[in-house]
Amino acid sequence: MNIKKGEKRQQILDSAVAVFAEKGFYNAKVTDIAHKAGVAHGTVYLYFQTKEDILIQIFEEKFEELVSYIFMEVGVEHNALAKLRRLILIQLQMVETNPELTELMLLEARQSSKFILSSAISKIGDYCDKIEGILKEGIEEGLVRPDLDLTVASTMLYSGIEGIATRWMLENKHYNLNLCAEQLIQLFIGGIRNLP
Amino acid sequence: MNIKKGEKRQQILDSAVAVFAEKGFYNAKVTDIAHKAGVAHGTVYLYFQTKEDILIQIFEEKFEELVSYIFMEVGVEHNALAKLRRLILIQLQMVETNPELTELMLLEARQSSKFILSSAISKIGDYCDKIEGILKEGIEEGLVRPDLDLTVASTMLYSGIEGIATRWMLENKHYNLNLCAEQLIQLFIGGIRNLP
Amino acid sequence: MNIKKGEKRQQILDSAVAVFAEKGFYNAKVTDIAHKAGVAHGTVYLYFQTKEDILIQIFEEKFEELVSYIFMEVGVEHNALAKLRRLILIQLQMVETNPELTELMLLEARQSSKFILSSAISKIGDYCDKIEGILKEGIEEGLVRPDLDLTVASTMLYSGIEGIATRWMLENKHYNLNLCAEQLIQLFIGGIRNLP
Amino acid sequence: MNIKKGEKRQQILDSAVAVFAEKGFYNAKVTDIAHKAGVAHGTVYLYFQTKEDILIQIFEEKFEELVSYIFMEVGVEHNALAKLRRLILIQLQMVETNPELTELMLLEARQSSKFILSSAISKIGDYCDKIEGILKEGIEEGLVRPDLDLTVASTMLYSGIEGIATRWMLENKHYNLNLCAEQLIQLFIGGIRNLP
DNA sequence: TATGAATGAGAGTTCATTCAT
DNA sequence: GATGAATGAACTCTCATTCAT
Repeated sequence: MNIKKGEKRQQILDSAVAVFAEKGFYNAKVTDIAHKAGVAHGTVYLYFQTKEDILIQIFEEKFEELVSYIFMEVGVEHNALAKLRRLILIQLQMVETNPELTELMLLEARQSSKFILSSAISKIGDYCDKIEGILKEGIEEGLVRPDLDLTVASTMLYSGIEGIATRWMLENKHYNLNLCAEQLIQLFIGGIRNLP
Repeated sequence: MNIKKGEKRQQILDSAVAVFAEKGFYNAKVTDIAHKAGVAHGTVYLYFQTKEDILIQIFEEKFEELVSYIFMEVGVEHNALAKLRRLILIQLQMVETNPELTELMLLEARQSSKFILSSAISKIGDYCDKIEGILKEGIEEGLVRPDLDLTVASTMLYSGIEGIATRWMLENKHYNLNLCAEQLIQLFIGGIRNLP
Repeated sequence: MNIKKGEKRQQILDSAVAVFAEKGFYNAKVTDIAHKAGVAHGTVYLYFQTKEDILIQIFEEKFEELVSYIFMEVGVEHNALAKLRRLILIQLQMVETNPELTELMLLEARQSSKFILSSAISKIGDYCDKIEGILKEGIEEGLVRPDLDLTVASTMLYSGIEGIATRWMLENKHYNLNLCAEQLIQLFIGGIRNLP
Repeated sequence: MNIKKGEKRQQILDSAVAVFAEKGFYNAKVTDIAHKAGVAHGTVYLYFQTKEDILIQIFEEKFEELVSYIFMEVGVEHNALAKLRRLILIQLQMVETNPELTELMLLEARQSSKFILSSAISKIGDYCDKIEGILKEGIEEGLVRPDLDLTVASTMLYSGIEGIATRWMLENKHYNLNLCAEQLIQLFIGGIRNLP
C-alpha cells in the first residue's frame, strides 16, 4: 500500500517534470500532467496541494537527488581540483542524461515567486556551500589561492555551468557538451589556482 | 504627433519593466501596466500586439540600450583585460542603478517560450559575440591565452555576472556588489590570462 | 453611460432573483444568471465580486424597496390596527405580485452563512423595528394592550406572514391568499388588542 | 449485527446533524460527517444513498422523534389551551436543549429542493395537522372561537415559534427564551380564544 | 462490512483581447 | 488616438460518489 502510494506520487512528479520542461510552468496544465501520469486530474490533488506545490516538490526532491549523486561521485577524487573537475563533468553530463529535469531546474526554477522565495534559493545555496567546501579544502591543500572569495567563486561556477548548459539547450544541442566542460574546467581552475 | 506617440509608448514600456520586475511576466496584468503608465488598458494595444510583445519589445530595445552603453564605456579602455574589467564593473553597477530592468533581464527573460525562441537568444548571443570580440583582441595582444574557447569563455562571463547579480538580488542586496565585481574580475581574468 | 451601467447591473440583479428563486443559491450557476441577463458570464464579475455578493446585493436593494413600499402604503392609515391590517394585506399581496423575489427572501435568504451574518439579519431586524413602532403607536392610542412584548409580537407577525406565504408557495398556490390574510389579521389583532 | 448496524447509522446521523448545523448543508462535506462519526467516508454510503438522503433521513427520523416527544408531553394536559401552552413551552425548551437539531430544522430544512418537495413539507404538514387537532378540540370545548381558520392558525403558530427561535439563535441567545414563550402563548391564545 | 484511493463532472473566477464609441 | 465595457476561453481546484480490496 505504501509502495503503491509512493509510486503514483512519483509518476505524477515525473510527468510534471516532463510537462513543465516542455511547456513551462505557467503554460502547463494540471490536466496535462495528470494525463501523462495516466491518472485523473483530481488524483494530482491527492498528492499535491496546488500546481505550484508540484514544482516545489520537484525542486525539493529532484535537486536533492541530483546534488547527492554529484557529491557521491565527487567524493571519489582525492584533491580539490580533481573534485571540481569531476563536479563540472558530471553536472554537464546530467544535462545530456536528464535533459528535462535539467531544463526545468535551469529555465523554470525561477518562475514562481513563492517558489523562488522558498526552497529554490536555499537548495542552490546549499549546493554552492558544498562547492565552497571543496574550495576550502583546496586552499588547505595549497592548490587554491587563499585570497579567493569563496561565495563569488562558487556562485560563478554554478552560474557558469548553468549558462553553458542553457545555451547548449537553447541552441538545440548541436555541439559537444563534453568539450565545453573541459574548457570550463580549465577556465575556472585557471582562475582559482594558487600560482607559485 | 510622432514624438507624442513615442512618448506614450515609452511610458508603457517603462511601466511594463516595473510591473514585470515586480510580479513576473505571468502574474503581471495588462491593466496594471496601463494603470502605471496612466493610460487605459485598451491603449496598450495601440502600441503593442500582445502582452508577450511588450516583453519582446522591452528586451529588444532596453537590452540594446544596455549593451550599447556598456560598449561605449568599454571602448574607452585600451587593452582587452582592461576592457573586460570595465565591462564587468559597469554591468554590475547597472544592477544597482537599474535594478528593475536588470531583474527583468535576469529572472523574467526566460519565461515566455515564444520570447526565448525569438529575440532573447539572439540578443544575448550578440552580447556574447561582442565579449568574444574583446577576447579575440586579447589573444592578438598576447594577453589572453590563444587556446581559449571563446564561446565557453564569453558564456561563462555572461552567466557568471548574471549569477552574481541574481544571487545578490535574491539575497536582498545585503552585501557590496562592487567587491564581488573585483573578485569576479580576478577569477575570470586569472582563468583566461596568457601565462608566460 | 451612467444610466447604461446601472441598467446592466439591474438586468443582472433581476436575472439573479429569478435564477436563485428557481434553483436555489447553491444550485444556481453564474452562467445561468448571465445568460438570462443576456450577457457573458464574465460581465457579471464587472458588477459583482462573487456569486454570494449578488445575493447580498439583492437583499440589500430589493428588501429595502419592499420595505419602503410597504410602509409608504401603510402610512395612509390612521390608527395602529388599520396599519397592521394593511401591512399584512400588502405583504401577502406582494407574494402574489412578485413571487420570485418573495421566494428568494423567504427560502434563500438563510442559505449563505456570510450573508446571514451580514445584511439579512439587520434588514429583517429593521423591518421588525418598524412593526414595533406601529405597535407602540397602538399602545399610545389605547388599542393595543400595554403589557405586550413588542419584540415577540413583531417577530411573530413577521414569521407568521412568512410561514403563511411559504406554505402557500410550497402547496402550489392552490388557495386564496387574501382569505388567509384576513384570518391572519384577525388572529394577530385578537392577540394584541386591548380589551376593556 | 442489527444493533451494531443501527448504532453506526445513528453515529453518522448524529454527526451529520452537528456538521449540517455548523456549516450548512451545501458547505458540509461528507468527509467531515464521516470523520466526526469516526468512520471512513465510504462507509457513509453503506447507510445512505446520497448526501441529500442524509438530510432527508435526519428530517424523517429526528423530526418524528421531536414531534412524538412533544405530543406525549402535550397529552398530559386536559384542555386545548393548556395543551397549546405546553406545546409552545416544550418546543422552545428544545431549542435550548437541542440547539443543533433545531438549528438544522429551522435554517437548513429549506435548502435542498428535492428535500423540500419530499419529506419536509409532509412532516411539517403532519405537525400542523396535529396542532389543528388540538384547535379542533378547543372549539369543541368552547375555548376556541369556532370561526377560526385552523390551517392559518396552525401555520402561524408553527412559524411564530420558528421565528422566535430563529431570531433567538441568530441574536446569539442573549435573552431568556422562556419569557418569550410566555409572551407567545398569551399572544396566540389571545388571538384564538372564544370570547363571551 | 469497511476502507480510502481514485474519479471526473462541474463551478467560480480571471484576464488578455476586442471594438463601438 | 483613446477609452473601458464586454467578452469568453481557459484554468485551477473541489468533492460527492464509486469500487477494488
